Amino acid sequence: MRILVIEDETKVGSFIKRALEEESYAVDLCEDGAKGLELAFATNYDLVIVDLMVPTLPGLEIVKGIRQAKIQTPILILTAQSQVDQRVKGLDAGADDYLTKPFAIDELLARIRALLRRGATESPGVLQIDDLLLNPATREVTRGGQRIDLTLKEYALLEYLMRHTGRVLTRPMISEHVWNQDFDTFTNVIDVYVNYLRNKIDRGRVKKLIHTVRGSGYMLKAD
Amino acid sequence: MRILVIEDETKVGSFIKRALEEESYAVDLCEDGAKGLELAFATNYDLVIVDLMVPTLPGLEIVKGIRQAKIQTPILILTAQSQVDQRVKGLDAGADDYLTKPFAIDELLARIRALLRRGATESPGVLQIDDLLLNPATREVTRGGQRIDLTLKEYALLEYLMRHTGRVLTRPMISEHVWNQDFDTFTNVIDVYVNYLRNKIDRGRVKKLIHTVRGSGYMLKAD
DNA sequence: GTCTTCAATGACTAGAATACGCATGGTTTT
DNA sequence: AAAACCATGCGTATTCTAGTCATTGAAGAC
Repeated sequence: MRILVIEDETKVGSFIKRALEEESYAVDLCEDGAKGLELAFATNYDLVIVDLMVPTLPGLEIVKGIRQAKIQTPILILTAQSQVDQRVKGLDAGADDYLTKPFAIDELLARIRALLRRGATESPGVLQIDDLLLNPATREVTRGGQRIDLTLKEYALLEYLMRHTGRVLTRPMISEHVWNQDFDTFTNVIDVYVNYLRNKIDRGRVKKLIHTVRGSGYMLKAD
Repeated sequence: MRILVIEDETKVGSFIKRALEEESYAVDLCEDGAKGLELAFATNYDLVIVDLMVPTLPGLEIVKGIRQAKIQTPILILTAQSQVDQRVKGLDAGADDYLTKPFAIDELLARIRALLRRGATESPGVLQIDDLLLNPATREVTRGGQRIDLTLKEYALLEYLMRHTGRVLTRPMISEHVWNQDFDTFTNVIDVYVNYLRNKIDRGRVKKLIHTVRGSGYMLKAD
């Protein structure tokens, strides 16, 4: 899950970034409104967080811009206390939720989960394929009841795969959602991590869940 | 499931009531603090929601009153944005969770579900993991029957951890709840205090309770 | 049609670079 | 003096790079 954060207060921004990364989201931080909008156009984010008071381009315009481009990514706006009326305009412009600064980081995380859940195939509290279970709330992964320890990146990759079970996921798609903007396209990190995951999830099992689709990418499915 | 809502803003109150009733909870709405406390004594609710700013009796006193009566009903407090420190006091007084106004109704519902779920299996009052006991009322901590002296910060940290056993707690979450500081702290105070706690709680024991989740944060659990 | 060859693609591994967390000791505050 | 906090250096888990090895499937030879 890759998230764009448009926030000019360096402290707040890097705090948010850190917090999100610890939740295994891939995060791009941008302190400039115009650049932020460009990024939103260029990358297929899963969520965009915008501070309404951001230099070079008002946050409201960013929201409008994104929606005019028919991009349906959930947008969460951050407003200062004084801008109560702004947030209504923000929602009108197409934002999905708002948060007033200062806010508790737990609350931000909860809203993000809610927004991401909504956008996806509705229900999931825990994701499941066959006997493989992943709980986004606790970041706990089990297969056949047995706990599986994953590193942050491994987890992020698996979550992305599980959220798109049965679909072929190309390498560019994977890198776009699991890694952030300083990802180097000309490496084989993805292959390496798929291999790591296989070792932890499929190795020694009869039913393999991770399949490679030659020439395209990878796919997670039970059959 | 019967829920008591103590909230004096009529609009907010009836909004909550409607929403909860649509979820098929039974709801009693009360706009007065003192009466609310009486109701809480008289009726065996499954959950109590208290706005901290409520007339005739401060919300904080309601929470304390309920807990002093040894009523273990989960309590969720509502605070205005400006009362950040209040919510900490609220949790100290025995509340189980908080929500900052204004909030999304979905979130309220989610928290309620979480609290009811938790309440089903656990019985607060004293917190316990394995042979580690913490009594919020007396601030007494023991492990294997042996008293453990903690400083204020150490205690606050441990209580936070114990109130969220089995969940990964990121540093931002911890710093927010235990240090009450928003958006700074690029130091390693948290690590240091976790280390202090480990020395007093896990050092020399076979069963470690404090676990670090590399890249994310810390977690308290028995297994 | 079958077999061989070969280039493209992916699997796997070892180890380098990096980031992370831990411990410790010093400094400031209470 | 005790508690709270800060800063450093060290060991190590994680991430990534770079290379070799295995597999696949298509083109050409027979």
